[in-house]
Amino acid sequence: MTVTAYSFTRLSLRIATSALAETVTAWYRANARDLPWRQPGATPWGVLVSEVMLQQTQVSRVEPAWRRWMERWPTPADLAADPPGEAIRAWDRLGYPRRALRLHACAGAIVERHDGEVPDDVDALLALPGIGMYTARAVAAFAFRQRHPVVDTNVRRVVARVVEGAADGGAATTPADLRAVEVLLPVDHEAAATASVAFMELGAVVCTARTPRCDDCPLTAVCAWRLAGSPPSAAPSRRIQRYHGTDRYVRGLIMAVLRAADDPVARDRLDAVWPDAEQRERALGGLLADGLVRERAGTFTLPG
DNA sequence: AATGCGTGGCA
DNA sequence: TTGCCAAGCAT
Repeated sequence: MTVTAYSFTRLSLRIATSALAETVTAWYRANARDLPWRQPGATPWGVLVSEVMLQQTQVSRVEPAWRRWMERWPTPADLAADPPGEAIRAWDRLGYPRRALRLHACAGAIVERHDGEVPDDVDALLALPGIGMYTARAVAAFAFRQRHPVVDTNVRRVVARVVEGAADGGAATTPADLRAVEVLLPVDHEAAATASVAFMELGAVVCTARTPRCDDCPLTAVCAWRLAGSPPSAAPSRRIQRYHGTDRYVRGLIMAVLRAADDPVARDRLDAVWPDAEQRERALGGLLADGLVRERAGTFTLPG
């Protein structure tokens, strides 16, 4: 291939991919859900809190919890000033309560390292408790309007279908995923940030995992998966872990008791949640090791 | 890199 | 009803 032809191909690619982002952004402007952390007045802290709550938890369940949380702890310093157990209690039934513990630790780290202000660069965000590759980039893009590939399960699925013609994306984000998304982003930072949330929104409400609404999709005419006849997933479905009766389930039972309690809880009240003593001990031991539960004189509480 | 980690909604 | 899946992270 000559240099000229190569350059031409690259240019065409750039034009095609840029049109993709523009199309999805236009769709987003007309169809975006009105979520409180997307409001102009939302603070970087509010965006960070929303992203942590949204880790593996649906928007419909997060929204009321987020409103209550932000009213009670409008800044990182407010949260850091309260005991971690209060964060766990306020987390209520969002699931994965270690996220609440880490969010509390995150608030403390922001106060200590960053003078109470959410940092605006990806590396500083990545160094905070509970903030990983996805959340760091999401905060940098959505709160600070920077240009970063923001790749979650929705974006992996959209790119897999539209660009690669596959039924679904990989289980976890790889460096290759970041590069694949980076080339789709507009050069302008503000436009890139909006395109990022637009790709996510498309995956969340149209290009869904089980029953995609292709008739409502702005990319249906150019979607490689659609054009290939929407072939089924090639990969074996990942093993789904059952829930009822697992250690995780028993941990949930114990945490529900402790969240509801105003005073230290005696062991026999925890023993009542589940008949299998061995499994109970394993679950309680895990919670103690995780710092989600404290023991004092044979009684149990959330961490003070 | 595979695994453990809550809870609920929906088809 | 039951199984899948949901804006992941840490180890």
